[in-house]
Amino acid sequence: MRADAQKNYDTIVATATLVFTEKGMDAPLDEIATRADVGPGTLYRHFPTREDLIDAVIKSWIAQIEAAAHDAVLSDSPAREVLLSWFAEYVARISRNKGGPSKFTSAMSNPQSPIFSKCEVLREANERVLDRFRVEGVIRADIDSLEVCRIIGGVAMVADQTGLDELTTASMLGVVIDGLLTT
Amino acid sequence: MRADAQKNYDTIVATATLVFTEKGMDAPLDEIATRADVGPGTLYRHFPTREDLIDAVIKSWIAQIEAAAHDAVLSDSPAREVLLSWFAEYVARISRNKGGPSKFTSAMSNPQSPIFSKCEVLREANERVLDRFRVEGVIRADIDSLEVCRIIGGVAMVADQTGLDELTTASMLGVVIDGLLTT
DNA sequence: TTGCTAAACGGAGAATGACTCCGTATACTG
DNA sequence: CAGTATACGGAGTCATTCTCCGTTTAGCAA
Repeated sequence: MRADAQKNYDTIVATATLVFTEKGMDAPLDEIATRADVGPGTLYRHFPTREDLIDAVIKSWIAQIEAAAHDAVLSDSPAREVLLSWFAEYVARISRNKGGPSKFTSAMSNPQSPIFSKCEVLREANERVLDRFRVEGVIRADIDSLEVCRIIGGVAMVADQTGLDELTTASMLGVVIDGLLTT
Repeated sequence: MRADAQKNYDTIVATATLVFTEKGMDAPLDEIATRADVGPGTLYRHFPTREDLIDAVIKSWIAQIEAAAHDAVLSDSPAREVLLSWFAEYVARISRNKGGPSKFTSAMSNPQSPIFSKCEVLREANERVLDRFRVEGVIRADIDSLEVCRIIGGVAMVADQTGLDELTTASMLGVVIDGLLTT
């Protein structure tokens, strides 16, 4: 990539990170272009769709998600506690920016989406956590990771749209967890 | 109201019902105006916000919801079965038009919304169903009707956005129900 | 019937946001 | 340093929301 193109690319991603934090993931793309001091054309050339831009913005997620899942797999705290903390991390991650839960939970069922591979990281991390507890026989076996991601994503969507606090969200997650546990 | 105004009002509601069914609850309002053969000004005078129009379109819901809740309260089938059928009805009702689950579940937490009172009908119907099972001691007591509506609404949102079929939706509802049951 | 007036109409157009097209500018290469 | 592929950028189109205000008309009273 040409040097000026690389510079613009980086500036746009940095600006998008900022604007998404301020206004959510549905923020006007033209505003991002303006604040990054590039024309709309430049933004759209680098990122044909909003999701391409989101994909670039969330690059850093993977390590953090993997770490949280790793902790959940190894932790020897009670299953309910471990799952609550893992799901809370999951929700926090996709809810970092307003509008996030809806975007990610939709993309998870759409292999064509530019952020599908990121969603797969989420789903697979969740699968490792669930597998651990399936082996231990403490959670039901008749429901797969994708379905669990959808339910948790649903809770995150409501919390995001309604502006619910973490306590209320945790309470809802508690119901879902009890529905997953066999004990 | 003047006769011509009443006629336009009725035409707009009928057209909106049609267009919402075809294109979902986020359909362009100007299209509704055009197809109802009125100017945008007329539509917006009768219905200042999209939600005012939605409110008029869903007038007929109440009776059906009340009936389903009534059945759930009186049914002597197993709790799990009754709840599944009640929640499925709940989801079907708010999902009749694309975009519905999001609108209703948001409005439920916003007393200023023009459709808040309709949402209250939903929430109260759900409360009566839950109360029956609380009395019987088969569901947990530490979670109120609003929170349950939010969880079910979350499931409905995901199903709506992702285009999930009833079977998958029912499976997710099953998890939530198991999380509510104490048995 | 006619004339008056409050009520209602409707469409032009402003505001916002997504997205494109293409003439211009410039980074690299030889 | 000249040539060219690469990239830029902003004017402009399209879609959608929503308003303003000049025009029309329903309903009523004389």
